[in-house]
Amino acid sequence: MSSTSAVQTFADDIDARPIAASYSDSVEQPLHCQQAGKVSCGNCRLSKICLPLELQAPDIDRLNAIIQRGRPLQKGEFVYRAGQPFASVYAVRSGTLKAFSIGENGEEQVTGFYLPGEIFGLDGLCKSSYASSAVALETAAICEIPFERLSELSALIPSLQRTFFQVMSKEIADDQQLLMMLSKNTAEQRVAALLLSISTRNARRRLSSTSFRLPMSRTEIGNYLGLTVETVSRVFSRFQKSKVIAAEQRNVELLQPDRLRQVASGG
Amino acid sequence: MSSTSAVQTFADDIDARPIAASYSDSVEQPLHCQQAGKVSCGNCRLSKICLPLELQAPDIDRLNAIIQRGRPLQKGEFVYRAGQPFASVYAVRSGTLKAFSIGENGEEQVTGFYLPGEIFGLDGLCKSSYASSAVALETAAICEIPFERLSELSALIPSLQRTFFQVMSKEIADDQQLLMMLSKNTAEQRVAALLLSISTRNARRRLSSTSFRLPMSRTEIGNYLGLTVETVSRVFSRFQKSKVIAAEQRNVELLQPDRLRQVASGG
DNA sequence: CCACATCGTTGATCTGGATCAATGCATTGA
DNA sequence: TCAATGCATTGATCCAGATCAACGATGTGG
Repeated sequence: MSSTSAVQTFADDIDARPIAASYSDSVEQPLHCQQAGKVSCGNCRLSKICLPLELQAPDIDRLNAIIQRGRPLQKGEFVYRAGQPFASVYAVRSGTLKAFSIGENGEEQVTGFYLPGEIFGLDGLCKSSYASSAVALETAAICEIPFERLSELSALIPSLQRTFFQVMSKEIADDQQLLMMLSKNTAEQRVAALLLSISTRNARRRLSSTSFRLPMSRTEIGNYLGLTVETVSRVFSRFQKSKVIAAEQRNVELLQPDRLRQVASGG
Repeated sequence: MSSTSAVQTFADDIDARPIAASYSDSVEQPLHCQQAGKVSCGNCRLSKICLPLELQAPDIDRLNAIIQRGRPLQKGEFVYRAGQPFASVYAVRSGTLKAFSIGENGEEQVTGFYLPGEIFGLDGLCKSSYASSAVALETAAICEIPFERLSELSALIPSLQRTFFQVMSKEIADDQQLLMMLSKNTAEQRVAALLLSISTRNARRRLSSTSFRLPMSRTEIGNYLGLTVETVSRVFSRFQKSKVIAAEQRNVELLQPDRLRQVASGG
């Protein structure tokens, strides 16, 4: 999973432009990159988010060499499905994905949303098959990092190994954070926390932290937060009535972010 | 955390005797070990649980060499506190520990219980300080594994690196499992799941899977499951009334484990 | 342009678990 | 031995959010 504050790691490019433009549904050219040519870790705007380590140029190249970049995913396309053999972890380059698993009763449970610069697929490692499925919520570009290769490289580059341990540890800490939220917080606190989480993650990518488009439906939000659609909708309405946010469909503006923080932490 | 199915990893010894004896509160001599002398990974009954990998003897010795074993912890003693600099991960040799963090509102949230053969302290890595505190619920013996040393060793022994990645991945998968449970399940399902989890983890250690002593209080169970003490108590009562379990204080007997499984999965 | 499907909102009612309150039952320690 | 203290059980009441139901908005494809 990855919740209030998301995992941040390997990835490569795109997506660092004013909010209005980011509503676009297609993968755009990395106009802002030094060379508007080939995508690589070396020239990726997200690399500071994605790689919280200081690698030397040759090491970056070695990492870059093992990363595979396919064609963009269409909305609804799967990256992997639960049960498939585990082979790679993934970094989001643009777009948004969700991970979810199916409970014994057949119910879907959303376990995380992944924004550009974030890593997913980490849960597959322990059983050598993915525990959840990952699907694109909108057109998305991702970097595939074959795990075996990453493992080998990690053994050679200590700081990479350490970084990867940190990435996994962060996922654990985030899950525990979310856990705490689901078991103790009210509907308003949960929704506030999610909005703030998206806000923070946008800020990291130099996007507006107060005005953005939610990449997921109300139903998906509810599922993720352990609430029904109706409750989510009502909370949105209440937040609007009290002028804490403005929202029209999936577009949201945080009018009083600090008030929202107050709500999130039980004010 | 570590929930329905717990993280299982490095550790070293003790605790593999009939249930009655396991009620004891003190660290016993490893009578059952080949040599009843020094504790080491090589002669530890838990090693198969704790190290899900096939290491060669010399590698086991190298791992064993970096592991530190101090005096047993008394009930209530802390292993580490939230915020302390991260230095080591730990394996449980005997006894039980709980991990918990304190929310913004000051509320305690139990994030996991750790039984012999299980690893904890993984959440500290990403921020280089522990995100939660760990405390002994009863007299307990643990193995301290300095992370820096483990890291170095991992780079030299590929299967160790892989194992450690797996351990972390398992923690992630378990958290997501728990997450699912907390956001979708009823009180009865949660309590049933916890009982079954303890049962399974006991079975792994060759202890009775149907009759055991819970190492934690009702309050702690409730906190962990996102319920109040009263609700936990009522669920226990209902389970007893329907002859699914028998319980007197912390001693529990699963009379109809399959019925319990049915309940846990929403029957 | 309209038909159909999906998504979101709003209202009315119901309920599982929280909360408040009281009592029982062990363990500790002077 | 008898407080005192902490843990567990049980009952009565309350409420946040689920559930059921109806309807409005969006958008997608023919």
